[in-house]
Amino acid sequence: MARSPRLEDVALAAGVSRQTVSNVINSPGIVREDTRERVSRAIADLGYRPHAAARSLRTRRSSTIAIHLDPYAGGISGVVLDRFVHALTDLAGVRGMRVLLYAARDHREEIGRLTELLDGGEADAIVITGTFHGDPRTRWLAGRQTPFVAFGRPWGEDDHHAWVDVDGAAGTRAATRWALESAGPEVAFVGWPSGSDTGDDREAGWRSALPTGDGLRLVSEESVSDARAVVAQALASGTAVDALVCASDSLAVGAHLAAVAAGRADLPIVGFDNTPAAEAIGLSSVEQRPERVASAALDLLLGPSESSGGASRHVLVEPQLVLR
Amino acid sequence: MARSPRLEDVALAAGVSRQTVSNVINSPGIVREDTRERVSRAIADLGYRPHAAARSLRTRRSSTIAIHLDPYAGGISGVVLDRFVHALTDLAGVRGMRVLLYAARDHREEIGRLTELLDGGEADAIVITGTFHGDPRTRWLAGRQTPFVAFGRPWGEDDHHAWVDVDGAAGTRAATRWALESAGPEVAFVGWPSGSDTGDDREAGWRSALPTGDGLRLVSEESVSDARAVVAQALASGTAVDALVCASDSLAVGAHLAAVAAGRADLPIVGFDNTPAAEAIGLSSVEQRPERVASAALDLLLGPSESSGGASRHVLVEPQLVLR
DNA sequence: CCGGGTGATTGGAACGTTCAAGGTCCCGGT
DNA sequence: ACCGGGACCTTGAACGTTCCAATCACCCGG
Repeated sequence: MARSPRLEDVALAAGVSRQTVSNVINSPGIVREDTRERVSRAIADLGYRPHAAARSLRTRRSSTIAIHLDPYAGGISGVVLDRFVHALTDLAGVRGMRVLLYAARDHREEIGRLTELLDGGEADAIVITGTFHGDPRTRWLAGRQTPFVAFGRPWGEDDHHAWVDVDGAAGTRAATRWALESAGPEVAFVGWPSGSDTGDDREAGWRSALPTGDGLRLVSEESVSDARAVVAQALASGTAVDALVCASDSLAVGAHLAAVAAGRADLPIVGFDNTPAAEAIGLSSVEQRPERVASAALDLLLGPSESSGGASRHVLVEPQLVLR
Repeated sequence: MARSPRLEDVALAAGVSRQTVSNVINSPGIVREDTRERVSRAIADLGYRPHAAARSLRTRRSSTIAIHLDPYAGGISGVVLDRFVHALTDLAGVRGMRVLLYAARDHREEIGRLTELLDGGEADAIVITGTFHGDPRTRWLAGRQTPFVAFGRPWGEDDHHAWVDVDGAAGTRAATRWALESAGPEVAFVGWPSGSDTGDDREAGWRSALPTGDGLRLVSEESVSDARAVVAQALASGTAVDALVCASDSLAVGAHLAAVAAGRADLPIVGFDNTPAAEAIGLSSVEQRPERVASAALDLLLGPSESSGGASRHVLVEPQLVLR
């Protein structure tokens, strides 16, 4: 098998110089029409493809976005990130960008990997996920002047960097309103212990939709069995509950099991994340729309599809209530 | 900020030549101890990192494995692939390899992407997933002499390429044996319509474990609601059923809902894939162990961690029954 | 017919690394 | 004293692309 053709080979075949071929590929506008066509034909005939490494060496750009793959949590979530990564790959491809994965167990190791990738010129933009209050990664990336975008808010930090997030409060608010309207006034919330940024945000949404500004709040760890126990106890206690809004689908599944056991199989329950588990059982849930998040993230990273630029440096995606 | 140091800078600092620094990095064995230490110190002092593109240009290797990200199916599955990709990234990192994603909607488009990646030198090995009978990708890759491994059997084709798969039949066999032992002789199977390679394999495992060599077989599309309807009907008909073995967790969830509705909440049900949904509801399931698959795939692709070589070109991973 | 401008094209150099082909030094044997 | 050989190191070239400065072709007005 012959070695794959180079720029030079195409140039020879088309009767022009290397640079002209390069121009046809990278800035077709400056090449005269007939020349361009001749070159294009030669490219097609020879089946020429630019060699990424050579280009990258010269331009000092890799056209690659790196994204961290979180360790598999084993929980019910993960699907959101999965869809996000998929959408990112898809959309990045359209813009001629690649998506490279890296794994790391903790933030220290993550910064090590990032150093390798960035110094080695393997990636020129980064997407980080799961940000939290005082995240060291954002500071580090900003200090390096590396283009990056976070999937997750800075949570109170100075938000000098680009980020995209899902408006969790808006999601639980919509869920709560729907429950108030279709079920009754006593809409309880099943959430995680206070202190988690995301959890507190989702709780705030629920609270803000309540006419009285407050209601029954149940606390559970992120596990089906714990949620089941907590909800079972609440239902047994005789407290009036017309519907449940939950901080996650795991909690919602637990709540559902408790409701069925208590003979209240028709108790309206809304989960969060719209995972396959919620879909399987037929629970309503708040859908995060990861594809929109991915699209927004890319816009922030690369500019809104070749236009604007001074746009806002952050985007809050409105989630969607999926009723079942 | 000064430009990042090159090999030359390190060489100068350590008082040796470029090539010696290169040797310290790539084949430390051939450099004298004291020289090696001096160079290593210089590397650390300057914070030198090799430039991936330059290396790749010269060696014509990219140290990158490309893997296709399936379009998000929306079903209950996907987690297996997710864990597989994660494990692959992790293990590849240990061997100094990167994992690059690409997206494609169909096999035609996939081959187009692969052409780009391979001709452009962006990837030098491929992992394909979800193989099926007469898959065009394997033939194409084999014809190009590209190193690749498939997650999935060739299903009857000549298996001249490397592949790893999970022994589905062994999984359902184990599940069926457990059900026979702990529940009773009437172990039914809930599977997909005949004709799917994977589905037929899982059914064969169930059948092979039955003492009579046959039993009640229910057919359902891959959906919770369909499975629920099918199982509900079977239970209502009065046929004796002591336990259910299912071809997927979706089917198992549907079966579970039907069982609960029929007042048989304690009917033993075993799913397949051990997804979070099964875990959430507390159903037993067959775990695919994607981490092992990833490890085996890498061994086939890169050689078993620097040893052997004439090893078998395919691996069948034994799944594990997870009881709940 | 020439000077000047404009737009298209060219050829050499450079990006940072590894390969291939040497070079230098030292030691032991003759 | 000389030579062969091994261990270690160095030097120039090459990988395929894009940048840069220079050149060429062409047209227009004077």
